[in-house]
Amino acid sequence: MVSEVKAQLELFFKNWFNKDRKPRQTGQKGLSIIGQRNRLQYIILGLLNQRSQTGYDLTKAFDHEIGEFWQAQHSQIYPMLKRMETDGEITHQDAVTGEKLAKKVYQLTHKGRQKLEAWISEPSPELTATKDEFILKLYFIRSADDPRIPAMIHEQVTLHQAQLDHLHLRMATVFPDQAAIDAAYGHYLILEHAIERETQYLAWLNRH
Amino acid sequence: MVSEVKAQLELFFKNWFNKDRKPRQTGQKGLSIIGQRNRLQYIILGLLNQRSQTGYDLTKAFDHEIGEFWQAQHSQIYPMLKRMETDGEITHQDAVTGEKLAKKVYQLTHKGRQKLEAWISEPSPELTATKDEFILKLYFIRSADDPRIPAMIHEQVTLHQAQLDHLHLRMATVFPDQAAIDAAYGHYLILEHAIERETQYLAWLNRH
DNA sequence: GATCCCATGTAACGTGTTACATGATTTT
DNA sequence: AAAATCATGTAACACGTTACATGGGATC
Repeated sequence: MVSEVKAQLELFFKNWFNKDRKPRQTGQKGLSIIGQRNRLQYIILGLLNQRSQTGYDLTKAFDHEIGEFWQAQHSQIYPMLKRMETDGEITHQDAVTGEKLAKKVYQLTHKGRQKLEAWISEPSPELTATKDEFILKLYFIRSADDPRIPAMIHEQVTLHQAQLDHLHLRMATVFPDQAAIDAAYGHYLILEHAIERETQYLAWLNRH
Repeated sequence: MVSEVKAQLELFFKNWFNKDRKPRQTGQKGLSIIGQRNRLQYIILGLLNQRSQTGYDLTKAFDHEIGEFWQAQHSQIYPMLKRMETDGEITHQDAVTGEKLAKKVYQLTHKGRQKLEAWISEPSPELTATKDEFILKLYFIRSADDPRIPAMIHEQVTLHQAQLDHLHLRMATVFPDQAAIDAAYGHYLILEHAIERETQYLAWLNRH
C-alpha cells in the first residue's frame, strides 16, 4: 500500500522536474540488431555537406538519390531542419524563385561539419533487421508444395528486376567515367553493393 | 474563386463528420519504398500458428528465430497481444509454472488464422529501405584515399562474418536433414537467402 | 543467498507516416 | 486554364525503443 503511493509520488515528482531532455546511454548488446537513434540528422548533414540546398531538394534526394538506403518525407525533414538550425549545426539564407516564391537554402556550420565527421568516424557495430515483407510471408509457409509460392516469387522477380534495372541505369548515368567515380567514391561503392545485392536476390528467386 | 470556396467547404464538412477512425487507403506509389503498416500483428499470428505460446516465448522468438528479419521488444508485444485478443484474432489460456507463476498461453482463433492467410496471400509490392548505417556513412565519403575506410571495412567484415557464422550454425542445427526442410520449407528458404546475402556482403567488403 | 532466467506489464519519449493546409511557378 | 511541380509548413497518429516496475522459479 504505502510503497504504491510512494512509487506514484516519485513518478509524479520525476515528471514534474524532468521537463527537459534526458541523456540516455546507449546500452551495449553485442551482436544485437537494434533500432534507429536519429540517424536522419546525420544524413541531412551529409547531404548538405555535398551542396547547400532547400528542404524541398533534400526531400527529393531521399526519393531519388538515397531512397534505397533511407526514407524521409518532407513532414519529417522541415521540423528537423528547424531543430538543427536551433542547435547551431546548420544555417539558412532566404532566396526567391520568380517574383515571390520564398525558399530557404540551408548549409552546414562548422559545428555541423564537425558533427558529421564525428558520426562517420564513430563505430557502426550494429546489424539492421531486413524488414522484407515477402521474406516474412515466406517464413510462415511450411510446405514446398504450397500453391501460393510461384506467384509470390514471380511478383518479387518483377519487383527486384525493376529495381536492378533502375540501379544499372543510375550507375551508368551517375558514374559514366573514372573521374565521376573519383569524385564520389563512397557513392560508387554503395551503388555497386546495391547492384550486387539485387543480382544475388534475383538469382536466389529465380532458382526457386 | 468559386472552386476555392467549394474546396474549403468540402474540407470543413469532411472534418466535421469524420471524428472517428479514418480508414486510410494504401496509396499506390509504383516502385516506392514505403514504411510499416502494423506488420507486427501478422508476425505474431504466424508465430502463434506454428505453436501456441506465451508473450515471453514470442519475445525470445524475435530475439533468436527471426531477429534478422524483424525486431520487437516485450513492451511492444504484450500490448499487441491484448489488442489482438480484443479484436478476436487470438485467445489465451492461463497456465502456471511451479506453484504460482502465472502465464498466458496464446493461440489463434479461426478469425486470426483467416487474417494470417489473407496477409500471406495478398501482394507485397514494396521494396524496403536497407537502413544500414555503415552504408550511409560510406555514401558520404568522397575520396577513395580517405584514411577512415580501411578500419570501417574491417569492422564490418568482423560483424558480418560473425553473422554469417551464426547463420551457418542455425542452418546446421535447425535443418539437419531433408525431413526438417520439408517441415518448414519457407524457413529453410529464407535462411538460405540470408546466408547468400551475408556471403555476398562479405565478398564485396573483402574486395575493397 | 546471489544470480540468472521466466513472466508480465506500464511510462515516456523519439521516430516515421499520412493527412491537412497553403500558395507560387512552370508546363501542357 | 488545368495539371504538374516547386516550396514550406503543422496535426494526428502509429510504430518502436528504453526505462521503469514487479515478482516467481531454478541453479550455483
